[in-house]
Amino acid sequence: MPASSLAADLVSWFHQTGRVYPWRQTRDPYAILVSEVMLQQTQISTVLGRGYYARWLLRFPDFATLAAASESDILTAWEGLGYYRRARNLQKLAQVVMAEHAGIFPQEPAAILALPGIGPYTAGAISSFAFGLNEPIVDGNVARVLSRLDNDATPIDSTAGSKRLWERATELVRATDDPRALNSALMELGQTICKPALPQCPDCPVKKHCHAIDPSGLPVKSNKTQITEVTERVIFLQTPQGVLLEQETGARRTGLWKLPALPEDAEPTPPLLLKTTYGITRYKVTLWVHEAPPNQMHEWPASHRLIPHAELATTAMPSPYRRALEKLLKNSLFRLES
DNA sequence: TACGCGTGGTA
DNA sequence: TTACCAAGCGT
Repeated sequence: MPASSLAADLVSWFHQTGRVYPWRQTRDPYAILVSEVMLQQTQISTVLGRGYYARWLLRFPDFATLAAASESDILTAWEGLGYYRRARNLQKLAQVVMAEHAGIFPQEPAAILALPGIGPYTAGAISSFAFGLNEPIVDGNVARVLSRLDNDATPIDSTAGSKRLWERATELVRATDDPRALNSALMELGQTICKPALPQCPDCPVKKHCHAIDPSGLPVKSNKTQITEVTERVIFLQTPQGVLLEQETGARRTGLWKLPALPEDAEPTPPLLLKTTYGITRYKVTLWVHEAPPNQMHEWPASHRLIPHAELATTAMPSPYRRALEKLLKNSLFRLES
């Protein structure tokens, strides 16, 4: 069966049942760009349900505003979404658009791809959704849908698998005059029908095109990263002037504030206040929060600051520390009152 | 090329 | 509770 028949069925299905999202009701490249970057490896319910998208557009409505914003405002607006480099790159991109494209988002796919934080998926998404170009997209959903349609067990994270997926997506998007609907349909099919577990094959609008023998066994992935357990010891120091926090400077979560590390030479180990665990990428972290050692009361490094209680809410902080801090503050209040 | 980068939802 | 997953990108 020709690609045009499959493409036509996908487009038709999307026009009948496609969901309405804010970024589908605009062709403003900036608004579409923000949605695509927020949605990288992040679920729609997080971006929409917790208000990130609307809040961002209100606070940074265009490239000029975003380009001129402060880093702390950007990180605070992004707090809780994770992958904070996305927010930094989004601002870099805005600055490039202002400086090198006269404030106008470029329409050439190659020029879009060259912008910071824009890879093949996002370039294709903006090209098709904002500009109506017949450019392909392959994300996790599309990879799953195409692997199953073709009953293709080539690992989707291999070079050969990726090449094949992009070729197939290109073939499909070139076989329609409605690339917006075609690309949207591929992703939405993956979200709603062709799901990772328990695909709803009887409800599938393109089942007559599908060659999958055992859909739940597809797609195949080769890359399995294993989890490493690590321990992290930090301190909680509170004074009437505020809470002592440390600003991250390494590659990870740069610019965000956290509970300060317990000095290695702290002897004896101060009493434990809280123990919790959280996952970050390939690590399972056990977080121990201790009282501050006595010598921490008056001297601390330049990376540390006493943050006033009133500023804590707008101080960008990774979620695990935010949760721990809330518990610690609640406990200390309880102790003060009792 | 393989790995590092966050977080919240879900089975 | 644990493990996996979700509109990827940069190095």
